[in-house]
Amino acid sequence: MEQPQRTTRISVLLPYKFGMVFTYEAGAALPPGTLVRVPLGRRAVAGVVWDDPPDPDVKTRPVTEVLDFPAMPETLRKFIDWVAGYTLAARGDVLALSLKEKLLAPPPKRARTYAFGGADPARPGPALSVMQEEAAAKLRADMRAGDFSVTLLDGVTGSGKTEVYLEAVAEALRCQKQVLVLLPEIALSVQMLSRFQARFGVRPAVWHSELTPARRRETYRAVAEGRADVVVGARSALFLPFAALGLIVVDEEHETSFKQEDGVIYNARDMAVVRAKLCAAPVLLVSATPSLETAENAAQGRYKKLDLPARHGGATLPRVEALDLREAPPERGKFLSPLLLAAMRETLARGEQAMLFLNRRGYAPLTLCRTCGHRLSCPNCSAWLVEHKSSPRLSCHHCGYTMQRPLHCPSCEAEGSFVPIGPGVERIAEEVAEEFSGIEALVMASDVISGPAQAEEAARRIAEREVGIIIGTQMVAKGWHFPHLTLVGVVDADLGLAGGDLRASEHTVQMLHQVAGRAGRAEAPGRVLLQSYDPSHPVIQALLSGDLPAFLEQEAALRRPGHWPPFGRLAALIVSAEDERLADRIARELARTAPREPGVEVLGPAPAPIALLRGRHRRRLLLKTQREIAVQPLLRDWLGRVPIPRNVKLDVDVDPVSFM
DNA sequence: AGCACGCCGACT
DNA sequence: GTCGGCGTGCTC
Repeated sequence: MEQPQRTTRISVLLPYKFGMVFTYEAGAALPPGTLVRVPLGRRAVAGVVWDDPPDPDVKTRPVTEVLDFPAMPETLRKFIDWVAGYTLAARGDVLALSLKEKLLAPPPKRARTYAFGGADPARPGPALSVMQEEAAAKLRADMRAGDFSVTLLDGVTGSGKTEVYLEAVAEALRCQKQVLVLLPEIALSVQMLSRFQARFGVRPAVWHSELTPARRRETYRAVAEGRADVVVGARSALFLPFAALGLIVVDEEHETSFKQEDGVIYNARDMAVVRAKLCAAPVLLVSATPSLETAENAAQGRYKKLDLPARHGGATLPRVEALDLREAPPERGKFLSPLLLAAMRETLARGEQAMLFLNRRGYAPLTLCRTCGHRLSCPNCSAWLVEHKSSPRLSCHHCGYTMQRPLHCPSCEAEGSFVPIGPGVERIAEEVAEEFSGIEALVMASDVISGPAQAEEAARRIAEREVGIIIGTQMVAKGWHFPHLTLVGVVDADLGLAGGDLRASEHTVQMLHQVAGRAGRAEAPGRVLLQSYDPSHPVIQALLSGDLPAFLEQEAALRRPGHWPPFGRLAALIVSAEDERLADRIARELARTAPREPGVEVLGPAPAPIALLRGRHRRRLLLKTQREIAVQPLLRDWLGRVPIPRNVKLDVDVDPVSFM
């Protein structure tokens, strides 16, 4: 006898740009979180059974297959919904951060399985100082409480913060929980992984953009099946489908690289707090230079705070001095003051190493025709072309446009009239080669050192003293431990202070403090020289005194009255179009229809600081609200009123970090 | 995201 | 006359 086919409707979220779920027909009830393959148009795609009630009316097609993969935990589904709501991204786009079709392929029969598990918390850790042990004990207690909490672990560079948070990791492992350690991209160094290995006997699982597809698939499955107990990763690891996540550590929490700037725009540091809350797990924010946001949350008692005020193992903090370039200028056409050169000579004579920091890639940031003053700029972006000597070309750092250095000036036809203006690390390397013949120098910048393998090789050459002088961009600022490095020279401490960025001062202090922290991490004391034309600037003064809390309080005093973050909320709207007048028109239309209510302010439109990017003209508006007013409902209402033509792009950045 | 449909330029 | 450019629209 024919039984009527019993089917159930289910909602499925697909990892594509859709904001809504799709309704399908399933033979049996499939619980939310189940991974399925479903028909979409003429293809079949992977998706996740979602919690939304299915639409009873829409026409449906049957689920193709139920995938052999652990269900997505409810905490992750809630997290995805939350992030979409907060960032105003489509839920499907957020799901795509957690789930990619490619990651679900079953491992081949003879696949190599990597040892992701087996971290042993019982191995003896290093001897901790009294202060370290006190902090570690508090973290262990929080871990055992098995509840949500946020702790700022604030310790000077070299104070042994990593050893302390590894004790929290150990406690999580004892509780049979998985641990996620988020690092700024560049800090995923072999050095860092070795410290985990030393403590727990095995390498942690790693997650970043350069994994091979096979390794990526296997890691993903190991995380979902709970076989990977510790994952060290870049911000994208926050969306991994942990089976039993019990602790999140955000190391260098102030780092701006936690901010994802395209696609779904989110701040992994802030979202880590949300994910921990949904998992009822502790989260640790770790930094020697906490962001004002985090410092303020700690000051208000929203976050706990643990301090490690002294360097570990007898090392002292480096002595920081300003070098007034008005009093001791470099030779004409050079960039290193005689005083800095002298300090470098003394350092090298003692058999120690020196580092020069300049956060600028290439040879020269600007090329000028000395006949007519024409400046070589990018045809697609409002930016100068940067000269590079390593590969002899001019290139745009925003869109990748490159060209040969032209023989004739395109404006006045003068021949051989171009002069490089200002230094990049390559030009500093040239100056170093002239001043220190016979001393090996190494340039560390993202275009020379691409990927962990080359970074590791550079670190090895430094550790084994094959090089005497290191010249680097911000790549050298964080995470490295170079025991023979005792002198750090900051070539241009004023760089980064110009421009109207809200956080310019804060970010400069954080970066230069981190760079300074590279000096004197072992027994020999460190020295830091800041070349500046304005040594009385509060940023330079903060670095000289080392009193970062006082600096943050000054910053807070500047931001509090105007309700600037963290004392208010911001969302940036970027309108872009190939047609400049169209971008203008839509931006003005947005301004005209902007919300008008107490505690809410709309600034702009104004040309974005990079007004032309990749051939698109950009206009910015800024929505600013008092802290107790959420920006999302305002934005949803506002953007719903303004039709955006297809050839115009509107990007919404909630809590913008960069103002480019 | 894909994949089709649909209306305008250079070719077997 | 067709092949094919990618703008626009839809997918439960």
